[in-house]
Amino acid sequence: MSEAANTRNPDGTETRCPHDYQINCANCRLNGICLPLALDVHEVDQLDEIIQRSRPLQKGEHLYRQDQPFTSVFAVRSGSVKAYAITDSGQEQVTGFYFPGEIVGMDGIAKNKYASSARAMETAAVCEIPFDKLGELSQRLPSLQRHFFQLMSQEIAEDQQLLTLLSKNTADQRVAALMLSISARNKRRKLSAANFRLPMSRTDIGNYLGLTVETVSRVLSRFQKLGVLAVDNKEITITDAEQLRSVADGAAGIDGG
Amino acid sequence: MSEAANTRNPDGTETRCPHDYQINCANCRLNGICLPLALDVHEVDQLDEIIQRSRPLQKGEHLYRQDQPFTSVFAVRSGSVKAYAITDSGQEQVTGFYFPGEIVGMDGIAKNKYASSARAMETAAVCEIPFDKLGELSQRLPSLQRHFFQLMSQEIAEDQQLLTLLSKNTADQRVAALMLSISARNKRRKLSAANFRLPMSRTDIGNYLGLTVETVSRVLSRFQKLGVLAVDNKEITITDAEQLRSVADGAAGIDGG
DNA sequence: CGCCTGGTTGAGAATCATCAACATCTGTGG
DNA sequence: CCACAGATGTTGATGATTCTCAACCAGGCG
Repeated sequence: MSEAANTRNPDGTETRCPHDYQINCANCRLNGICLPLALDVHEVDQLDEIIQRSRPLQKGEHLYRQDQPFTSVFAVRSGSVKAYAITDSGQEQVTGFYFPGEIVGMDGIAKNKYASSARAMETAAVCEIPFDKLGELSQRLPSLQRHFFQLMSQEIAEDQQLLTLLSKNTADQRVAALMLSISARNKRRKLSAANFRLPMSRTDIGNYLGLTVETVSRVLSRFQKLGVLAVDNKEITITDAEQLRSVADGAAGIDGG
Repeated sequence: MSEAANTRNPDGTETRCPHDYQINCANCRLNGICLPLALDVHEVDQLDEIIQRSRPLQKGEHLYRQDQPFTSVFAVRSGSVKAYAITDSGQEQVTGFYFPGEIVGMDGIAKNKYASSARAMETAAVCEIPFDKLGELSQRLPSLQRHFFQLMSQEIAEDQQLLTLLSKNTADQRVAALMLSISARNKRRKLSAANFRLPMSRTDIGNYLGLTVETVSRVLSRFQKLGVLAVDNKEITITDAEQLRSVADGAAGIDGG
């Protein structure tokens, strides 16, 4: 099972190499996700000019750290990123997982310093977008301004969905919802919705979902036993998407008893 | 205890009557919260012109409803507002409480329809800010654009703090944190940080914090027994702010021996 | 006055966390 | 290629926190 590496590219979703420094917004395969195509060619070029593409980040490297001065937001180009905050009482809280085409760092705008840290969960390439320049450009490109308002609003709406998940749902529902979320985001990038590799550890999943590692592990085992998922380490195959959805929606009939 | 209505104005924070239609941003006592004073007089006037001030809303009236076309964000001028979403499975999730000076409705921008509903928890006055006009104005006023980016970022950061609360904290910590949050927001409006009236029901508190009504009630009773709070119905007095903070931060020593 | 909504309190049950042991994977160095 | 160590993941037994169900109390309104 663990050799099914052929159906997707573990490093990203690009036809061109995602580590190519010369890639630009116009030819980036992710631009339908990252910028929902409201810009014309000339405008995209202007955006392109302010974006900085650095060398790929190694697993564990930081994009930015909590409390550092806010300068940029980042678009994930390949690989994956986790955002996490250390609370006053010193505990870590994973606040999000970010995949290619998604934007991370928007929580830093308010206070002009990052409210969380972001680090690569695997080798990753990112586009750094200096926010002051983005602001200036948005002054001239109404659709870009609108787009960024939308991106931020989307993050708000998603966080509020997550709130509901944590506030109302059982461990089974939370894990099911995360699997479906990752599946949907994979699909959006034209990858398999049924089969993917989790870039994060069980610990991170538990932290994100407000569960312990043990509970995450148990839930995944149970899902496997019930034929909803096939779990091989970090390799996940959704074997019964409909039932997975019904679990996530709270159809209680998955007590295995 | 319940007659201590003299120290604050239950309807809002205005020196002028908050229901006055003629109030404007320049003379609004909340403008330090709502717009962190980055605009000059002339610019405030321009903002003022696009803002619609309607009659006050009665308790229970809606500002907007989930799935309606998105048109405006709303600044609370007096009273208080709750935002809530109905999930696919039909359950209600309270996503936020909004007090004078705060902005609600920003979750609607992404999909061009409101992701939640908002209703007045008591008689309330709001400023309706049509978003298309706000966008246009932001094109011309860089500091306004920046301000709105900041407001949205703040909402993201706050939601993520709430995520941590729901994901990691006990019932005691959650309730303590909410009391402290309301206290701080009261203080920001130059009202008592120690004494306030909760505009929302226990049910709403529980819903928001991911707890049952019974648990909220028990926690408040326990806090009262421990001398941290005085609870008289919806009237709350913080009698030991320091201990309340230490509970919220997870100092476990509040087991009542 | 009685009904209805909202709030409090109690007893038992369920979910998930904790603690502990063990298994597996990864990478390193021989 | 194998052996080993540390990190990561799984499984089991037990217990605590919170939910559920139920009774009861208080206040507002017809």
